[in-house]
Amino acid sequence: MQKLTLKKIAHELDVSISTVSKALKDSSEIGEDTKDKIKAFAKLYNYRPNNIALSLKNQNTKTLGIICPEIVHDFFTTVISGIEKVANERGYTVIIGLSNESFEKEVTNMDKLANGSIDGFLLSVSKETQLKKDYHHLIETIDQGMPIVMFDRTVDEIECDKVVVDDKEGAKKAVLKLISEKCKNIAIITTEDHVNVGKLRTSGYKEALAEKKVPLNEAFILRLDDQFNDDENHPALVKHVQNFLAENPSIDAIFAVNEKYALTAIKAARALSKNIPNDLKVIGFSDGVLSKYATPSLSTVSQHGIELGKMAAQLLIERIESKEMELPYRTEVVATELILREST
Amino acid sequence: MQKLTLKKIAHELDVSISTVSKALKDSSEIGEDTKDKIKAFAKLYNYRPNNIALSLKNQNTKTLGIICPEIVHDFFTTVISGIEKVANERGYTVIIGLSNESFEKEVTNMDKLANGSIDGFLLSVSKETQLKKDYHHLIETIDQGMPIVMFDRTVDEIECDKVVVDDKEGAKKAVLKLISEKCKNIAIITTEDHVNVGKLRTSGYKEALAEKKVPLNEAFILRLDDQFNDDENHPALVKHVQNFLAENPSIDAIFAVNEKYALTAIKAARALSKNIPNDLKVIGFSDGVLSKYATPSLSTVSQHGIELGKMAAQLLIERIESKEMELPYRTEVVATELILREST
DNA sequence: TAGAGTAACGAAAACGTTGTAGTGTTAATA
DNA sequence: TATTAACACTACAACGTTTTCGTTACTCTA
Repeated sequence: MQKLTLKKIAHELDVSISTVSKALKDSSEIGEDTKDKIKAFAKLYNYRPNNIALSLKNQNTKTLGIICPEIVHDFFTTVISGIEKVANERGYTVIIGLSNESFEKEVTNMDKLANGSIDGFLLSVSKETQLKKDYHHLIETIDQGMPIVMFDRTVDEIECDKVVVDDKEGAKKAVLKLISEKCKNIAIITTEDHVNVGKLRTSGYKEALAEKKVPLNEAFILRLDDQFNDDENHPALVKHVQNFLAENPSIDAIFAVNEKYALTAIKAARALSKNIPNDLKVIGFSDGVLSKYATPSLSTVSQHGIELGKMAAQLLIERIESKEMELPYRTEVVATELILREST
Repeated sequence: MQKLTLKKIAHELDVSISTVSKALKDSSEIGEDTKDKIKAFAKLYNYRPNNIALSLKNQNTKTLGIICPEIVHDFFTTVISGIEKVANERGYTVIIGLSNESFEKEVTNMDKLANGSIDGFLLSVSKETQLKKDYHHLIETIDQGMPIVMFDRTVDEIECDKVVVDDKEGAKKAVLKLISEKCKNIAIITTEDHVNVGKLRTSGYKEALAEKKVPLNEAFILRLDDQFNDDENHPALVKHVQNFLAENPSIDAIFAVNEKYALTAIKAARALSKNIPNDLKVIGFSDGVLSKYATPSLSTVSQHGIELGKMAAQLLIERIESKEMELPYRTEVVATELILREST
């Protein structure tokens, strides 16, 4: 049995399409008997209005498009969960496009979705986009009247709603905590500077040191190349960090800008027979499964991905549904929280 | 500037809508001059055909719907990545609906997508659905001519394409390996039996023991309640496993049916000052980030989620695009692989 | 110069909805 | 008896495409 349409019901029951439509909407224009008959028929054969037709007619899709760099990564999945939650509550569906950190895939994905499939974008830009600084696709999308809410990896040059984590503050809090624990030589494991969040967290690290008048030692800053992000390269990464720790034996604490780096540090420290947290304290960033299930469990800066996702979806839906075109752009900051576990 | 349509171009250039449509498709019916003019205009103002209108006309959406129980879980995200990869290659977009292991959300999500939004489903059923054994929504969907491909958590009672992991074989391989390593008392940490994959993996465990004539000790089977799956309950879970190990000090190896249980076992063993792998060898199931980044890194049975996702998407797209209605249903089995790391 | 042929374009239907604007029919009112 | 009101229903346009089937206005041929 193929999908039932108004037309088929109308034909079957010998009434007009309009009558069927109105009957199903319980319009007072239609007689009770006819309404009952039509409703009964529709229920029996499980009629559901065609979404596509509705979208075309109403000029909206009740669908949100998420463009994010990857999905096999705890942070983004929690954000997506948050988005999905409020989207569903408000009657929206969610489409996901993965950019795999590629500029081109980001563009083609957005291009495909922007043509009627969705009412607005939730976007976290790819690393390549951050590097190239080519934002024409974003500008075009916004120009066409399609709203964008950026989350986490935002771009300053584009005006739109944004939801960010207070990376700098979070990092600062973590490092201040390490300082208060009497750590004298605090290292940081971070990304290269073109990754915005890495940069922000690094500056939080520096700020904390400055605030407490701890001298900044450039040798204690380990910037990891993107190539190490591939899980397959993990052993190489461990070696690399191990060398770093061996060359700087005075390090008594590490702040890592993500979970993986933190766990790598722990593994490297273990290989050097250092005890955690006695010889070396470690704090990571992102409160994902890795932190929770690690042994020792990892102290970490939680980004509250769920909250971030919820907030982003809320901003987007509000903008979509607001009649007044001149809603000012907002930037929401989701507070981080320091979660202390066994590694400190 | 609002979205450009054929109608607007036609109006602007004083030609008919048909002419614009044909010109953009480079039809020979239209004169070269006119074509050039129209193409130039379209390019200048970045015209893109409206997907929704195309869907309505063509009666297909080039969109696949994924319904899965959760997303904050490495296995499903790798599967989704795999799906997304082949979907994109073949010109499809992907919509995700999360059931959060709830029967009701599974039903409403499918209901919403089944009405024209997608061309077919990729589905992994929720635990609640497995428990209730209520499959009317699946039957109805299939009856309406909407294809379903089930992956991982399939249901035997429904006839459709399926892609599964050879859970039993994978578990068996792992346990055989432990036996060959001279482990005498191999325990299993598993779920309750209503979770299909848990059941299968448990039976693989038993089969391996039987094959090697190792007596089965029921005390070595630890069945964990669903409530422990909440990450917040992790400390309670650790205690629970710790007691289990303390009560059965002879256990020298553990096969856990997922990563989290395996890491929990490691943590519990540590608390009892057992050395891994010397005193206790551990093998988990699912090769996710947890296994790779754990210390010691975890030996595990890889499910090749990416492959599974790719295969599932392939089956679905083939069915959608096959003209002949009578393509027989297929069940593909994705082989597991035993990955040995530091925990054995 | 009538007929055919062709190049270049337009009209209209269809996909499934919804809402506005009719169209009959019957009953109540002046 | 003529006008109006209420009722119960239908026609139609519109959303943006594509495609089939016209319809012009030429040009060529005999």
